[in-house]
Amino acid sequence: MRTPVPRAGLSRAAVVAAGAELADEVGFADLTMGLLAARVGVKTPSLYKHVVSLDALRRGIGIQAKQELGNVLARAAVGRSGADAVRAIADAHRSWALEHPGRYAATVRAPAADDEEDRRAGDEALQVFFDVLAGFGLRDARAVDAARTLRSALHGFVSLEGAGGFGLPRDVTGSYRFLVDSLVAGLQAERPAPESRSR
Amino acid sequence: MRTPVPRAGLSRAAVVAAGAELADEVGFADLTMGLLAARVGVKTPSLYKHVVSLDALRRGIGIQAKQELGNVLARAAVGRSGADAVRAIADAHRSWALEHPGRYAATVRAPAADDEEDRRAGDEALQVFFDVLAGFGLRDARAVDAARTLRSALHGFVSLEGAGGFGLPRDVTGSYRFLVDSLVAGLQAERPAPESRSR
DNA sequence: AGCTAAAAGCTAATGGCGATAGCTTCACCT
DNA sequence: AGGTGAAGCTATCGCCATTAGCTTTTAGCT
Repeated sequence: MRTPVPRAGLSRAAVVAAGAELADEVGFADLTMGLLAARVGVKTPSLYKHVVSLDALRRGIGIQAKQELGNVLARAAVGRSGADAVRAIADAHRSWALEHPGRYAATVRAPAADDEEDRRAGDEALQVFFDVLAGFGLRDARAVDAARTLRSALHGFVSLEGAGGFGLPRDVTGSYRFLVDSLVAGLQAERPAPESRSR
Repeated sequence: MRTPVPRAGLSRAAVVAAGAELADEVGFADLTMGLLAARVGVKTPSLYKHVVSLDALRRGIGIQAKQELGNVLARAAVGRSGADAVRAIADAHRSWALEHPGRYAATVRAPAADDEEDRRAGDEALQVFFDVLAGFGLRDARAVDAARTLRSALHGFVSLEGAGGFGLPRDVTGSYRFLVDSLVAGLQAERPAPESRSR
């Protein structure tokens, strides 16, 4: 078997990485093969030697972005627990999403039903939510509910903020703090058991 | 000044309404002038007699959808208050979003900076959130925070659910109930002064 | 009833984008 | 020195948004 690596410069990983950067600048939805080709110094059709389609490029960016976000969240939670950890990953989540709008949009892309690699990237990022919520004493179905709740709230906020969905007045960071505090208080509150079985 | 209304059938409103229906079927992002033209029984260029561009069509669908959603939420809250009202609009919000995915995506579109009509449609829908939260004794900036919090959480959940962002197991309706209950508990909880410091 | 202005529709055409086919060039290995 | 295969390029196709310019229809006036 040969190991031919003709020309220099490009590779699938390099194209995807450049695509992620470009998506942050022009928006994930407005990313085009032509724009990316110009960025990496090639003509449009040449990109197809590295990625099979625009959709495959988006998938690659999505997987990379899910991994990056997962790492960022994990780092933020190191050495913290309980409400403190929730606040830490909430802040990290919002900062990263605002700094990397294109990548963030890519993380929301749902994997195809049979796409193991993509699914795993998302699951690993999600695991951080579970780990952080472990300190709240939630089990089984409740833990799933809480992880979905936390993720939904954080995602909804930064998604609306990123889309310019909030009217001007009242500082947005203050509202975000309110959201996180409300959630923490809500998760800590006693509540009737809907349908758990353990205990 | 004459008032000529030649031909029959189409009008700006009819085109926008048909566009909203079609968006629910094919997705807001995948709505094309060609698809809509076929749906209303004309050739593509003829649509431009009624809407100035695809973007203008999207804007029109967005405004219509914001009004519809606002009405749906207001109806759901009639005769209810406090936690009961929050649960009612939360359920109505999710149901409507899942039944009308294209329209729902359109409601998230941020208005252009100088677009009064679009901004007003969004504000009127948002007003329902404020009204419902009035029962929680939140004032001024806190009321803004709470409205953003509630909207973010509801939007985040249905947005992720609609995108297929939740893994299969554990019933999604149960998780939604958990989210709403957590939020209600969090909003009712006592909490420290607004301007704390963290990060 | 007939005339007319303008809206509403159509065909043709342009430019951008994703994608494919097929040719050329270059790096590496023997 | 030559052969191989990846990487790049040009040419081309089809789809979509949009515009130009012609034709058809109809409201409203006389």
